[in-house]
Amino acid sequence: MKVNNAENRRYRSRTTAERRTERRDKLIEAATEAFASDGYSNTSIEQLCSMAGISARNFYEEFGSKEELLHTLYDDINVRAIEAAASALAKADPLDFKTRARAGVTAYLKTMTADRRMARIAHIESVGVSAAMEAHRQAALNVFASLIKQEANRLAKIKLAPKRDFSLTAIALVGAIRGLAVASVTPGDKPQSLEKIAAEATHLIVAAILQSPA
Amino acid sequence: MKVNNAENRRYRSRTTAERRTERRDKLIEAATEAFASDGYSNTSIEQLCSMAGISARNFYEEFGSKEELLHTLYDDINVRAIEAAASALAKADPLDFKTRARAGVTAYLKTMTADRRMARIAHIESVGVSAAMEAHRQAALNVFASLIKQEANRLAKIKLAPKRDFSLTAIALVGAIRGLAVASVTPGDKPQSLEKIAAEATHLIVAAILQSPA
DNA sequence: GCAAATTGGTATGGAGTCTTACCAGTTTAA
DNA sequence: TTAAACTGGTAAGACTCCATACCAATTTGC
Repeated sequence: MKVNNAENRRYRSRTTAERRTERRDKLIEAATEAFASDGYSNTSIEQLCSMAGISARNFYEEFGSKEELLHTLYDDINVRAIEAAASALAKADPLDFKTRARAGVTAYLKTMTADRRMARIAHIESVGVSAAMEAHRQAALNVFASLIKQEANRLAKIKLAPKRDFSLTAIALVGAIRGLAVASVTPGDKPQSLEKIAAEATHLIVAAILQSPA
Repeated sequence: MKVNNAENRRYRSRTTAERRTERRDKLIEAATEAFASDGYSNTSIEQLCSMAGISARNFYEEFGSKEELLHTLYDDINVRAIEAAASALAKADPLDFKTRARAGVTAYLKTMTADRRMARIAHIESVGVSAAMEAHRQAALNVFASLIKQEANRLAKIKLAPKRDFSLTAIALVGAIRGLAVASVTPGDKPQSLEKIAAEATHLIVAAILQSPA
């Protein structure tokens, strides 16, 4: 007979919500490792379950599909990185362009490259997976570009930058920052310090926004 | 009985080599269309054969696998674009930095975005496909970065740019140029003129190389 | 203790794919 | 004309994988 508080029943000293969260976390950790090392397409749901130590049924209780799990992973790292950048920007001196640029890009890169598996998933494994994932990824890139564009417009308004359309500049800068992020987590390359990479990115951002293209 | 000149035997007025080339071309065109619209992973070999109007056996005579076909497509567009850039650079005035940058990047973008399907394949569909493809793609990106780095070093030698390590700058610029290329072939966005995009890229290249990061 | 809830593991059906092999028909060269 | 070469289509076997269903075993609350 079904009881009212079935939802709150404990199992192995954990509530339903706790058990689900734990399974979810285990799956996320397993997927982070598997997607980054074997690649998204080469990883099967069965393999993920085996690594996470849960059954296939539990998998489908948490995620509707492998792609949904990738989607979650992507947002995990990407949203965090962009929010870190936005938050750093918000805290920085509104009148010191260079310091702001450095703070924002450093926060982004620091968050994004803290776990190289995550960076790989966000910038490589998530690319070209499906039409839905691609739309989501493009939207996320647009958010990042908008953040840069918005800041550039703000600077233009207070005469710290020329007034112009920064759309293409923002797109280019997003590409540059992503390129640096990927390079900094690619094993083959010599590991560059975060400071050097952030300095390079800062330099590029300031140069791109301060001067008008001829 | 096998005759000696079987290789040169004609069929439908075509030599063996001609027939193979024609099939190859048909497969490449079919793959360009299918990979760009349906995505690489969603395209089956059977589908490619059907589109190209050839049999599965012929497919395997030309390409060992679907990935080998993608590999060919990738090189097709990417090598051409980088060579176009290098060639434009070689022809440009060795002392006029800005003109050189514009010539190089315009040649690259023009070649890369001439067929938006190709651009999509090179920058999206080829990403994260397999370890082998990924290594190949990274190597190609490094070639592009080296081209930029080499030019920057040349400029430094003749005192048109500061002398420093341009490795990270080159990586960032490759990312920026790729970002612009992808944006210019993404349907949703308003189609920007090649001139505007090239101008933005030129501006960024000049700014990044001329000034030293603080 | 016992019924209900929950678990991991296993099994299963179905779909999709790759790759090779075969076949009947067409075209060629002699 | 005729044998050999070549063709497109189809079939088949072997995989892999997804997604669901089932089951025996464990744990819980009462």
